[in-house]
Amino acid sequence: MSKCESCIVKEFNSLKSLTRDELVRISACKTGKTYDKGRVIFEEGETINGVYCVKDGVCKLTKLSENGKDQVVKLVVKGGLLGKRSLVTNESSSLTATALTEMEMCFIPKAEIMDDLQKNANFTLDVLQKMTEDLKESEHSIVNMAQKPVKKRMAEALLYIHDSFGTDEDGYLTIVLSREDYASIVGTATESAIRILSQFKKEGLISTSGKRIRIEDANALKWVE
Amino acid sequence: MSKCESCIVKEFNSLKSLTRDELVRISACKTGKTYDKGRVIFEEGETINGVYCVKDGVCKLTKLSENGKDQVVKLVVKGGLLGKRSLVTNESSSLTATALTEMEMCFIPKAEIMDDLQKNANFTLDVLQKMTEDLKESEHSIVNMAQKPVKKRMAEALLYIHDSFGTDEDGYLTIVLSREDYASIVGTATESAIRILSQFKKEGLISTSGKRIRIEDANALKWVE
DNA sequence: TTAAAAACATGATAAAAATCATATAAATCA
DNA sequence: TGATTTATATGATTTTTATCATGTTTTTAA
Repeated sequence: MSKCESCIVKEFNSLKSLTRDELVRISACKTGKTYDKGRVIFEEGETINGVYCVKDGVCKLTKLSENGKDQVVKLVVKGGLLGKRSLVTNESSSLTATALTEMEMCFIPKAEIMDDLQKNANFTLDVLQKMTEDLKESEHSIVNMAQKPVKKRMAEALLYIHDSFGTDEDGYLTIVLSREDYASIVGTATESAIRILSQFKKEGLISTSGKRIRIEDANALKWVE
Repeated sequence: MSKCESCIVKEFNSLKSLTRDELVRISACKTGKTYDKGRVIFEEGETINGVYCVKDGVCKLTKLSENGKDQVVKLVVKGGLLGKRSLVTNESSSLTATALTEMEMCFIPKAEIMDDLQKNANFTLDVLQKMTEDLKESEHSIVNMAQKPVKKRMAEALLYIHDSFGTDEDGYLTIVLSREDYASIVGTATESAIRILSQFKKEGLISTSGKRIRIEDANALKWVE
C-alpha cells in the first residue's frame, strides 16, 4: 500500500468506505512536497483546493487573534490531513498551517475527492465522523481555556503531547516545540510559559535537554492545580 | 410545510438534498415535547438516539469543567438541532442541553435519519457542511477564550446575542439570561460577570430593566479593550 | 569562526481576575 | 402574604497573569 493510501486510511478509517479503485485513483497523487521547518504551508484567508496529507513530520494549525498573537488550534502528525474543510466549503481557510519539523506531504486536489464525497455516502459519513471528533475536541478546548488556569493548561498540554505523539528512545517528547509555541498552545504570554516550565523543572515534574522535554512525573502533572 | 420540516430545512438547508418523501417521512415525528425553563433536555453522558429539533424557545449547550463550573458551548434557538453528533457516533452526549425559556421541541429518532444519511450522499454532505460551520465557530471560541480578556469577551457575547438572536420591540435582547449564564458563556466568575455588566451600564454601553439588557452603544462595545 | 539575531530566563511591577464577605433586591412558594 | 431562597450587587483582599526590563544562552548566518 502506498504512503498516500495509508494517510487517507488512517484519517478517514475508510478501508471499508472507499473501494479499491477509489483508493488507487486518489493515491495516484504525485504532488508530493517537502517543507522546511518553520515553513508556512497555507495561510488564513488562502484558498486551498484540496487536502494535504502528512506523510512525515509535524505541523501546527493556528489562528491569528486580534491581539496579534497566534493561537494553536491543533497539532497534526503523520497520517493526518490538513484542509478537510476545503472539501465542504468554498470559503478560504480559517487557519494557518506551519511546519514544526521537516515535513513530507502530498496534496490531493479537491476534484479527486469530491467525486467520492458525492457518490460514496459511506465515505462522506467517515469524513463526517472525523469532523465530529474534531468538533468534540475543540469544544473540550473551549472549556479548558475558559475554566482552567494557565499552569493546569500547560500540564495538560505536556501530557497531551506525550500521550498523543509519544517519546523518543531517551524518553523525550517526540514533538519539540519552542517556548513560544507552548505559549501559543496554552494561550498565555511567552514569559509565562517559560516561567511555568521552569517551575515544573524545579519541582521535578519535567526535565529538559536543550529544547527537548522529558516528563518525569506524569502523575504529579495530572494533579497540578 | 409542517413545523418539523422547517427545522430540518433551516438547519440542514436540505430542501435540495432530501426528497419530498424523505422530508415527509421525517416530519411525521409526532413526539413533540414541551420543556419548562430551566429543564434539562439531556445530560452529558446520556445516550440520545436521535436529534431534537427546536420549534420554539432557546436552550444552552454546556459542558461541565473539572472545577465544577458549566461552560456554555453554544446557544440554540428555533430551527436549530440538538444532538447532531449522535447521528454519527454511538458515544454518549458530551454536552448537556438546558432550556433557557419555555421550549417546544420535537424528537426525530436516529433510525429515521440514518437511512437518509446512508443513502442520500447529498444530505450527508449537508450535515457535513453544518458540522464544518460548528467547528469553525468552535475554533474561533478557543482563540477568544485563550487570548482575549474577560471584559472583551463579555462585550462580544452581548453583541453576538444581539446580532444572532435579535431584540424585542423595546430593543431589549430577545434572549434573557441570568448573570450566572453570562459568566458561563464568557468563562468567568459570576461576580466578575456582574461587575463587568455593571460597569458597562455605568458607562452607558448597555441599560437594563430587570434581567433584560439593551445595547445602547454597540460601537463602543465593539471597541472595548 | 565570529557577530548578530533569536530564544530562553528571571526579576520587578502592574493589571486582571478570582475569591471571600456581606448587603440588598427579586423571585418563589408554603 | 410573608418567609425563604435565589439572584444581583459591591467592597476588600488575594491570586493569577501580563508586561516591562534586562541578562544569558543558543542559533543562525555572514
